Amino acid sequence: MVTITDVAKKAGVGVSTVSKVLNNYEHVSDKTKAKVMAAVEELNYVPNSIASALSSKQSRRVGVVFFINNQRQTIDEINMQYLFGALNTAKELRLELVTVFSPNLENMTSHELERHFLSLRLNALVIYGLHKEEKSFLELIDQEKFPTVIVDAPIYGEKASYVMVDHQKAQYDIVCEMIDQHENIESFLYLAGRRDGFVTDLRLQGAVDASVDRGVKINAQYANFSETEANQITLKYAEHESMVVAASDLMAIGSVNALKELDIFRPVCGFDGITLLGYIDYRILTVRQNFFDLSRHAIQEVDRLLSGEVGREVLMNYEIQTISYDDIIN
Amino acid sequence: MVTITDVAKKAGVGVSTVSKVLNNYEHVSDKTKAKVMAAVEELNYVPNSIASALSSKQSRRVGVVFFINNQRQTIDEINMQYLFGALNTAKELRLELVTVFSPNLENMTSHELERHFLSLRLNALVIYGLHKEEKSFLELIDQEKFPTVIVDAPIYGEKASYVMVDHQKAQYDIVCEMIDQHENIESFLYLAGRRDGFVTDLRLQGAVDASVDRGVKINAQYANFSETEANQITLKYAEHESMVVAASDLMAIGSVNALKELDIFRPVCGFDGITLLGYIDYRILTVRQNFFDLSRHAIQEVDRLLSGEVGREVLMNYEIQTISYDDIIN
DNA sequence: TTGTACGCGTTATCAA
DNA sequence: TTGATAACGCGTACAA
Repeated sequence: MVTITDVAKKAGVGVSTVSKVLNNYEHVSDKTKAKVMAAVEELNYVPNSIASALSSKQSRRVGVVFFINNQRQTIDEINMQYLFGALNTAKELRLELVTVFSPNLENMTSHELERHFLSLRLNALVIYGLHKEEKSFLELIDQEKFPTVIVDAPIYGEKASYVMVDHQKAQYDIVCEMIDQHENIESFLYLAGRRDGFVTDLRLQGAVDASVDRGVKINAQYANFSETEANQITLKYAEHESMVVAASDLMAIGSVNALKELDIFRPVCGFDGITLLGYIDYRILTVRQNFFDLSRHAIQEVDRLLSGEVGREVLMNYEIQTISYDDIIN
Repeated sequence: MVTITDVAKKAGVGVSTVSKVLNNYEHVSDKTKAKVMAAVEELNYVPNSIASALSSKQSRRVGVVFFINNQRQTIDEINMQYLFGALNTAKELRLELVTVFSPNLENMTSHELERHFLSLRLNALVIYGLHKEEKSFLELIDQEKFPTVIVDAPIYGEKASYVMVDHQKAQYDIVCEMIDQHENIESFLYLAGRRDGFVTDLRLQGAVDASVDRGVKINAQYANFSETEANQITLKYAEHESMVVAASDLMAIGSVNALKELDIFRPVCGFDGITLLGYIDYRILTVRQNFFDLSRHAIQEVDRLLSGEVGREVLMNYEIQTISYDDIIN
């Protein structure tokens, strides 16, 4: 293994000079800079980040935590876009990312979580898909042991930021658009997410706001982001409502299949804008989020926190649109 | 930050004794062991893996490299299962995983790749979705600078293993089953993957073998794993063939949609067993692979290589089955 | 502008 | 069975 000492010898300078050159310090003559770089090239020297981290007592390791269930799921698209956006930005910002999946962290207390992340030498966290039942995580965030960015949960503080679209406004907007697009909408069935989801409340509130503003009745039921439950609830209630609003695309699909079974027509809209929508032969309006970009901002935000700045709220854009098979198949 | 020295002081022993206790060395009395553990608990000491790695001159960092294109894709399911399986096993085997996505590595020479991975302090690699055009990677593997496990490409050597199902046999099996299940199959359209894919050749060979053995003509066309191309090729050729065999589920779906457009019936089969199949109202037989398990074996294999053992071939099981909406929606 | 020397937290060697 | 001490490779005061 070639070390900084080897480079220094080869270049005929001291080790600290080499270090200064490599870390772009000022007050180094161009001549010595050139000598050092030549030696680096010649020896194919690669700095030892381990030793560097130990010496400088700082590293830029960020844990990206994904809350997932351990079954196969069609909506992996979202997490994959999150992950891709994160890795992409991390490279630009010279952050080292450690990917963590929630099933490997089950049943840990906040103290155990802290120890675990410390042993991983993490300096900060980015959390995707957090929900209210994750008490240990909420505690950990509250204790502010690590700078943390939360995606899709309105939690922030001195060392914590969140990044998300304005779910309440988005849900409000799409409900209004659905009401305006179709005639004679007197009431609608609202398929909410899971009770312990942070965005569930926000979206539900948006739907209620729209219901009030437009003078259209709302029948809200929790379908737990589940296709099956959305299906069953639709079977039960849809006949007496003139429209179905789902808080996720997957639930919208479940609802559409139920409507087919009932052999009645009701306009249906979803939320998220996943590719799967293109495979359904039914036009579903949805709130399209740019997950890649959302995640990019989350990483930029964690970089901000790491440089000592204070936590804040970051709101992202969304678009209301349909997704068809032709959009997907390009 | 609490260090090993603090623990040593607290326990009234030397630092090396603490180190021995923590690393389960022999020749330590139960009494001192207890003293040390008590101090560890009390101080909430977490070992510094950075310092440990520097001192012991060894770490167990493995890069998991995913070849993906940077567009949204429905088949993220596969990579997600790979990643999940990998992280899961890595934890058990105490390996540290570094997730790498191919778009962040574009246009690098094998030498640049080597430097990049060295700077990441990787000791080994696991590669998913490699194809023949990735010359730099193939070179790097060939140079044996890093122990490497390749998923789904039949490459192995002193320091390289591969893990995959027997694609040739699987393709052979499913073609035979399709021929036996349906009557009067005289010829079939075979939708192959991309020319530069490693598994493409294997699967194609399996299809040809079946064609010969069963005395059924084969019309093989490259559809590049693309739904669109599969669609177009089906439109062009399917009328004169009595069956369609696709080398991926996505291509099978494209083909099914084309057959609908042509308004003719032909049995169609796919390959992989992705969840998306359940959303198509058409019964498609497929080769179901367990991607999670495949990835688990890949990580176990890299652990083997890391402990100095020699590269080998690892073949996994598969099942021939259909996937329906009911299977998915549980 | 350059180089010397110490410290980062741990492991490993070897003497006690 | 224990403990002092020299590495490990790099960053950085501080001296030159």
